[in-house]
Amino acid sequence: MIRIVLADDEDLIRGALAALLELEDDIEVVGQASNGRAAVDLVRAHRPDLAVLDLEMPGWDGLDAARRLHTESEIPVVIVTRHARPGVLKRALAGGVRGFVPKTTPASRLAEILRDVHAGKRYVDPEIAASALSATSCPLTERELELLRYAQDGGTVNTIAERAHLASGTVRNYLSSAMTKLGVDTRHEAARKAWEEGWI
Amino acid sequence: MIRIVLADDEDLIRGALAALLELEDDIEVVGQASNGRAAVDLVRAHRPDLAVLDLEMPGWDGLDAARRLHTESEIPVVIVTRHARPGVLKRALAGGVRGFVPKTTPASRLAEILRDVHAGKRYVDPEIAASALSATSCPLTERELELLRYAQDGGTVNTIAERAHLASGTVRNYLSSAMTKLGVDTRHEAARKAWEEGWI
DNA sequence: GGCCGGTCGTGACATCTGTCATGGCCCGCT
DNA sequence: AGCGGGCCATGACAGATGTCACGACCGGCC
Repeated sequence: MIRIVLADDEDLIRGALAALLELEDDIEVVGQASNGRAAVDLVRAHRPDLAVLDLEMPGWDGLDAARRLHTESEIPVVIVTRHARPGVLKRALAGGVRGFVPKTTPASRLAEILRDVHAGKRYVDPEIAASALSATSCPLTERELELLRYAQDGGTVNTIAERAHLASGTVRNYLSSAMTKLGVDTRHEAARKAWEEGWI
Repeated sequence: MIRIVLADDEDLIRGALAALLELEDDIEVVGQASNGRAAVDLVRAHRPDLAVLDLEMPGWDGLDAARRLHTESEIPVVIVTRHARPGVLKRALAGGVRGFVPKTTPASRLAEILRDVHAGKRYVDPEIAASALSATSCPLTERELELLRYAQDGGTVNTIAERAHLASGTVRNYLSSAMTKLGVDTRHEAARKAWEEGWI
């Protein structure tokens, strides 16, 4: 029997995934959480064989929780995600994640994947693996990434400068540098591109 | 027995929802689709009692399919969505949708809701209903909305003008008008705000 | 008919933005 | 010590952007 802790912030989806997994004779969902922190607590309490974590969650996301679990226990973690971005896959593997499955995976395959991971194997969606391998590694600097994060929600340079505690000229320089590296013409396109690659 | 056609573009989620619904003795999923058009075809073929459609799907989305189904048959439609935006709820109700449930709804409630809708009732998530009622109705003009849609992916004014077959000055005027109405300073903030309200 | 509102465009203006050159500071590497 | 690279800032410039005023056309409404 494979005992699982399941985390997803959307109750409906989490419940549905639990129902899907409970159909399997050898799988048991022993705990459900709606954020990464609660998931870590549940793992400590229940000592399951596997943790299945949604990537996008408020507060601690799936990756935060996975890293925490990797350092404090040997529980294998499978990340489930809607947006399969290459950079995120790399960070997940670096964080000790054992399985990476996008939500486009057929439902019938999930149980097999969990069994494989439980048996010590690793699973990475082949599509994302390919794009992660062919993807160029992030050419951006830490500050550039930070400012791109701020640039994501469409504010002005002054807004960004204020939030980052920097001079507006400095902000423009960093963003300009990022735009050049990414080959785009506006900071918004740069932010979008960096997000799609999974860098921010 | 309530016979259901289920549509969601994410295989894993669709399969999980099917598993959840199949747990109920009085519910049967007779067909699954990954886009709105396929869902309509399935409804024509199977004549189910209910259609459960995810809102966000490529090609025909859940709302497109719901409108189509409303005009050609009397099948009640329940929309499931991740982003519960007030404007979308209004459009959904106008399109004859009988149920509107966000993915934050507890999984245990879904079956009840479907039974209620099948019995002729309507269901709208109370949270979204409240924000839809308190929301100001869209003050934007058709062209303003169109240009905001183009503005969503961060291109320059010239890009937008080209796509809309308009002079760039005209584009700036419309977007300026929209920004004033929405009380923001950049077209990107305006596009974001309009999206959050469900207007685009 | 007059009036209003939406649509499309032009011109002008102030400001914002992206680019470039330049400099200083600190850290790590050779 | 010299060099490179990231970090922070300034100044200057061209072009993009947002605002405003204005005009034209069309359709609906009173």
